[in-house]
Amino acid sequence: MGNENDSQVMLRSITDRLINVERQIRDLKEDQKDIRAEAKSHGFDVSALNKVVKDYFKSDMQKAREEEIEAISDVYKANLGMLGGTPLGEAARSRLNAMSKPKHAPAQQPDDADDTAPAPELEPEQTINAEDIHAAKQRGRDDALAGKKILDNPYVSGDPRRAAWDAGWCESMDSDGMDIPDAWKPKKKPKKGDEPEDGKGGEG
Amino acid sequence: MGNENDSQVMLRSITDRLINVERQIRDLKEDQKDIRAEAKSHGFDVSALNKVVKDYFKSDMQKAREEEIEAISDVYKANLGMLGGTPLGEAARSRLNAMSKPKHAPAQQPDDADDTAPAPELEPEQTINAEDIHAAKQRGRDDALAGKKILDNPYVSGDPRRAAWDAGWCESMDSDGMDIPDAWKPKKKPKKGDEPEDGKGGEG
Amino acid sequence: MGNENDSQVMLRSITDRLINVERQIRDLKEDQKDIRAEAKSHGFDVSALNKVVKDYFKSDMQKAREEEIEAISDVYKANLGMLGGTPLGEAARSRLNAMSKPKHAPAQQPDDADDTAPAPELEPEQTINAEDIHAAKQRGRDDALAGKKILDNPYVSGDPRRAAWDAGWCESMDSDGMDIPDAWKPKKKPKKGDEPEDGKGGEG
Amino acid sequence: MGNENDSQVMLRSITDRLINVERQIRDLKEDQKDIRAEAKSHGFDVSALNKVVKDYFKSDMQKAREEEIEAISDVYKANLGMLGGTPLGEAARSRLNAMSKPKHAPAQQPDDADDTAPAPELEPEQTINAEDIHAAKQRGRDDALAGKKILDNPYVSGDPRRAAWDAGWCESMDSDGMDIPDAWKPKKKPKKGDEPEDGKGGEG
DNA sequence: AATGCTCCAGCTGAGC
DNA sequence: GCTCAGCTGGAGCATT
Repeated sequence: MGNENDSQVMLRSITDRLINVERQIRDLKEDQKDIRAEAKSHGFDVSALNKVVKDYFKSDMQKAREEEIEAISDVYKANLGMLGGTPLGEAARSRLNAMSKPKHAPAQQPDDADDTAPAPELEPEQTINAEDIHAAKQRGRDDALAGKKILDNPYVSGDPRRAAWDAGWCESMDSDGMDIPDAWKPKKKPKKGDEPEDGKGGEG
Repeated sequence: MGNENDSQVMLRSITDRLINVERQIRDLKEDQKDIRAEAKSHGFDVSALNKVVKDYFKSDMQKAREEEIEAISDVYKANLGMLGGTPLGEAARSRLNAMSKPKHAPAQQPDDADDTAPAPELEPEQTINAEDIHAAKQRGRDDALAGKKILDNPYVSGDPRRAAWDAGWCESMDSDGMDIPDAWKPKKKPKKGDEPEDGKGGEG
Repeated sequence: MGNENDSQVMLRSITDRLINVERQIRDLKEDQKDIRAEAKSHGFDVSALNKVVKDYFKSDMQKAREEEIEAISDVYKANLGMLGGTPLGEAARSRLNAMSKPKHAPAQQPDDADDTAPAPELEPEQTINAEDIHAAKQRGRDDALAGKKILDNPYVSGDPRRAAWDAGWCESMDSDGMDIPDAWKPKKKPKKGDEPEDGKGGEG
Repeated sequence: MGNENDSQVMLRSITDRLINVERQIRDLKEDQKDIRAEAKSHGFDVSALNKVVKDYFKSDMQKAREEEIEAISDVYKANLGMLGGTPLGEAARSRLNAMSKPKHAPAQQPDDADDTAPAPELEPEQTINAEDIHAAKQRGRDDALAGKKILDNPYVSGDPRRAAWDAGWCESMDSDGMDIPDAWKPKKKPKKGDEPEDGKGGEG
């Protein structure tokens, strides 16, 4: 008889605790709203603040995975001609640079670069036409086949030919055949990261 | 009496159309699943593909707003010491460069930079300690007050002092007083953009 | 110079508070997970528990609005022949009973009901065929036109003709013409309700 | 060389198809918006319409699972005294009636009910106080122990004692000891149902 | 245990 | 200015 009503007692215990926790969460969400309203009234960009907080709780693996997605999607866009004049992002560059042995090309010296072209600077008044873009893309393809790395893009930032060269280079990543290039594949999955002990960075 | 049952007829018309549309949507979502499964089986990174598609439908204003959030959150992080060794992103740099007249500083020549220090290169074997970081941050503050621009960061990419200088520079953005700096504020809201007519980019 | 860095201080204050609150919320969500896991391990139905908690925090107005949606959707289904053998729900009945003066019918006595038919009981072995269903629906239409109320459905619960009568009655709600019946329209909007002080009910 | 660029071709095929499907979905969602706006302008309750459509696509198993959750949560509420004057829902009644052999009680005749009390009708002007409620709840407990079924609730709908009797009856469901009553446990899982071939129901 | 799907709520942009 | 619907992101739930 002592264990009578055990499950009723447990039911009450569980629901009480659930309700209690839920109430606290709702209160805290109200607090959040208040803080955000205060921030907004002081002129802060609330979306940016939210991003700061969100990133604060992101684990390194999550960040790494996000960068990988960004990088691979850039490569896809390059191959699809969807970069729309935007060159590859930094994440894509470093990833491609790190992993790709793009071709059957022999190890080459970066110095060999200038045997093809001297150094295509963008002159102040220079106008770039479709033909230039096309040439830059072709040069990207050739350079990739010649063993150049993605970081060897000869065009400066801001030059529309830079994106075209990138696109051409990326295309050639795939040209040796049947299989998906490694740079196109996902690497590994992120794990759920614990809370940062101290995310304040280290400038001490 | 001729208009009898009008609302019933309309009810049926509306529900039939809603059900029909809903059915089509569900079918298309099934198609999506199939395509994604096919892509995955071929080794593609499905998340990256999703990002490509998503970006394809993003309007320019949406993209601009996202970049702005990224930029402002970087500035906030810099001021909070939360960059964690990561220097400002490109979006933040260009934004800060574009909008900030950080101080009451007179127009100065970027060339004046080297009156403070010659050119802090990162030597191969050089080790950076906390003191160096601190000095770099202080230098960032000073440079900002001296009218330097965010793009004048003297440290190269990869140098941990680069982030510290950025952080110091950003701090000084605020030092002239009471109000929120313009660079901290949201600018304007993006409007919902229509579908791209041709997003394939323009390399011809 | 005393107000120097005000916005920086405020930025830190806001982000610290936001991060702190966020951390507490995350901890509480972990607690929720633990409690639910415990409940599940004891054999409780976690979804049902969630519903209990959810309903606990629902305001009366929210509940009323939900009931209204349920009621109106039942009426719509009845008119569309989509009840599929299910009679109107209680909410729909009480709503229809409360608001509808369905027709130009004179005030009548519910007692008049039996002048049409004695009392259609469902006999144990009785089989209902499509013709019976059709007749019941027609009777529902007639009864509605005769001024009967939705609660005057002569068929007992469990009898398939009950749903048909409901459907017929609902159809006639609309037969007098052009406009949407009042019972088809939404009434008013619920407000966000505050937390219940004591929802334990009152059986003393 | 024939299979050169295979993965590029596939990439384009996949993204093109994904974009195409996505575009169709977006168009259909626009259509939905239009239809809903039209419905609203005609006075329909859009939320109720949405519910109609949603229910249309629900499988029988989904509906059954939802009813089960409703039923079990009602039982939980009854045990917690959270029904707040609302008697058990129909789903809960039928579930409890179907599955429960509540106790070690011998098979009894429902007719025995009236040996306890004649027939507690609710008189028009009768006022129910806390004591009555308490007595009704106790009677529910006793009746459960005596082998009465949940459907044997002697109080009529609308009588506040009805809910109290239900609550008492449910309490006794658990009184024989240690383990969770079967009626408290989830039964089985619903499967994802395919689209209904013809959901119009069968009134001929 | 891990993954994917579905649902929900909170947030954002539009409309009166 | 407030309210409302659409949407996106996250969390729960089911599955393998």
